[in-house]
Amino acid sequence: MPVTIQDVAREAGVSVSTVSRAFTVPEMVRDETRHHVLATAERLGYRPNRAARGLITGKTGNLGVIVPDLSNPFFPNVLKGVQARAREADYAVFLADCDENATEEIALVQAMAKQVDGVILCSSRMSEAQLERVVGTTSLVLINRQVRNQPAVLMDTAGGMRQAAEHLAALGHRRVAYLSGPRASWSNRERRRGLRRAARQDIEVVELGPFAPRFEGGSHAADLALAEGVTAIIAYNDLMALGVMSRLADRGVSVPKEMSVVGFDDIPMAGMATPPLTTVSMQNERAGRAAVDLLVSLLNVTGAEAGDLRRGLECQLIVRASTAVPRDPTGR
Amino acid sequence: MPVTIQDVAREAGVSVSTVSRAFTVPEMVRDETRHHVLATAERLGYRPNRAARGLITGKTGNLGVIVPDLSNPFFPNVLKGVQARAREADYAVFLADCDENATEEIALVQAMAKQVDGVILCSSRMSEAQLERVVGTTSLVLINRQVRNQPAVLMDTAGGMRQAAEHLAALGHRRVAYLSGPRASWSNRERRRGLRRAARQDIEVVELGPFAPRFEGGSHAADLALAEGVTAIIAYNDLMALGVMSRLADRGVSVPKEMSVVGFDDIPMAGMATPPLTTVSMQNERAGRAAVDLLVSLLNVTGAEAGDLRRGLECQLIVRASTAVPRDPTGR
DNA sequence: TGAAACTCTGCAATCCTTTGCAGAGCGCGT
DNA sequence: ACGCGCTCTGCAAAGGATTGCAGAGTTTCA
Repeated sequence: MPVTIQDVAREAGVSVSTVSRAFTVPEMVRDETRHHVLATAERLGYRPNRAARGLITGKTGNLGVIVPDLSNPFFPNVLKGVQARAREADYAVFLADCDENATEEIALVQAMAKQVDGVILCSSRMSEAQLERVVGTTSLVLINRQVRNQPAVLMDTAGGMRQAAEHLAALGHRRVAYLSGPRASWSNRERRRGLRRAARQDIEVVELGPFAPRFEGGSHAADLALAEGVTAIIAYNDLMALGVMSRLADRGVSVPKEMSVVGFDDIPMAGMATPPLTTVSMQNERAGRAAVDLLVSLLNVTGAEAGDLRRGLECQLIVRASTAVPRDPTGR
Repeated sequence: MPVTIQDVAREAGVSVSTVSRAFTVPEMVRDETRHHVLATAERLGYRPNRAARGLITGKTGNLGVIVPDLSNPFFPNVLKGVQARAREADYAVFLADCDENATEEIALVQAMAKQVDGVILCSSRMSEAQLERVVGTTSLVLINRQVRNQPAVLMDTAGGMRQAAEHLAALGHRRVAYLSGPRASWSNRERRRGLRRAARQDIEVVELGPFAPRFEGGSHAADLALAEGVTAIIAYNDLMALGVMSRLADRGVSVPKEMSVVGFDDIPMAGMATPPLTTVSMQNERAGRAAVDLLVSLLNVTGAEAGDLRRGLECQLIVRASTAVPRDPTGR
């Protein structure tokens, strides 16, 4: 029932080759004929079958994106960027959620491989070795993961942490707690690294955790941080920061008067919390777009000269109301 | 470079037909041969090319899902359900975000049509007429949208509203505000309907709005509700409810002592607010799974007898700490 | 022993496009 | 009038898989 190139050819009174060329190499067919063909196609509602085209060109016009967990508020926004940019570049996108599971992730890459021109891996859960192995299955672009000279878009989370540390230092904080996220996570390592480096000079960092990178993890961590006598807390992510604030409120500790709190991610909720949370914003949607750009340019390159394989994205501290000058800079 | 069915055939010393059958109609090839073929395929890392298969079978093994806005926390969860169930049924899923734009949505359906066996439309932004028109382009399943006898999975939001109303009535509230969402939205109409019906007996509902279905819309609405002298507020969704609570806190109105607040959606943030928000939970992930089930069964049906084209999903009131007995049941 | 009845495998057509190659038609110079 | 060079179009193969049909081989039974 769907209309094929043959239908158009017959209706327009030309051969299929001509119809095909009218679409793919317009300058090769006479203006008059081309207009006629295109008009007929339009009238019949013809749209080339991408699968059939892919069979012969070797390009599918699709790309895949794999995320660890859709219900993590971090990912939908990068997905949105991927989606938007892909559509602009006339690619369709396959989505898969690997449920935080590396094995599943590998399976998904392999399942997708034949149907896509390339895959974007968001915060891959694979080990270094596993990643090395799937490289070559298809073109790969990583987001927030660094391995060998794989193409990647990396958020400068270390820089974000530096901004957070400088902000607290400028306010007069001297002893702050870092609430660590999952040990194995690349993001967590980067954040710790950025913080430690920035802190060296004038801030003492006491590191706690790891905690679950969720609201409950934050509630849990809050008490520990309180016992450490710090004046400020930097959480691995906003969810934890929110948990911290909630627990502090329960214990009657006022934020930011008695304790400053900084999050990371700038999830939509951050600005709506009481008090609105100071946090580091990461341009997720931009990251998604950048990944697509990178992938597409990779696909259009002849092979040899690859150009720049890395894209960096700045993070930005958003100062809201959860941070302030400490009452007693040395802790209570 | 990718390994094709021919490679397997050559390597296994059989014809391509046999290899094909070993995969698609195993009982048709002798056990011994089949094992040999399958083993060879495994060894070579062969995976059938779905596009090529689709060309001849007419089935692609893909389905599409279109959402209005990925950054709306409602959708990622249904997406997660779609994704998970699709994978179980061995379908890959195309994702698209139409940016709240009906025209774009239509274009996306058409662009997908050739590449998928069916499309799931989440809370479609199309008008009735537009929807009628795209029906037939491909198999369609709607989520939270009702039109003619199109297959759909519908959340019983009206029922959820009833629960909320009963809850407030039981606490002793007699006059409550409903903060309306977008007028054109099917969900909003359903929620109003459910509330009005449930309220008839013992609650007076004053309807305000429409407001933007976001945090800011809630802040805006809070003052108006306060002026109406109600003892409880039901918001179109959680985002608004959170905005209401934030604004009430600013104005020194204590929740739930002086004002009860009920949300809708049960977004992750709801339970983390202060106080934790009483809200209606909608099984988004289940909805996603149900939509896939419906679509798949639709595809496997011969054509004539279609069976049950509707799936209903119950909503459930989650009572947390933002609702309580009113100080003065008649308002202040 | 021979024929019938199966079971299994291979041939070749088919799905929808793209594309190399060759041919048709035309204009132009000689 | 002829041939050359263009431009444009058509033929047919190719791409990876499925499937109807027919043939090869084996078993069963008379």
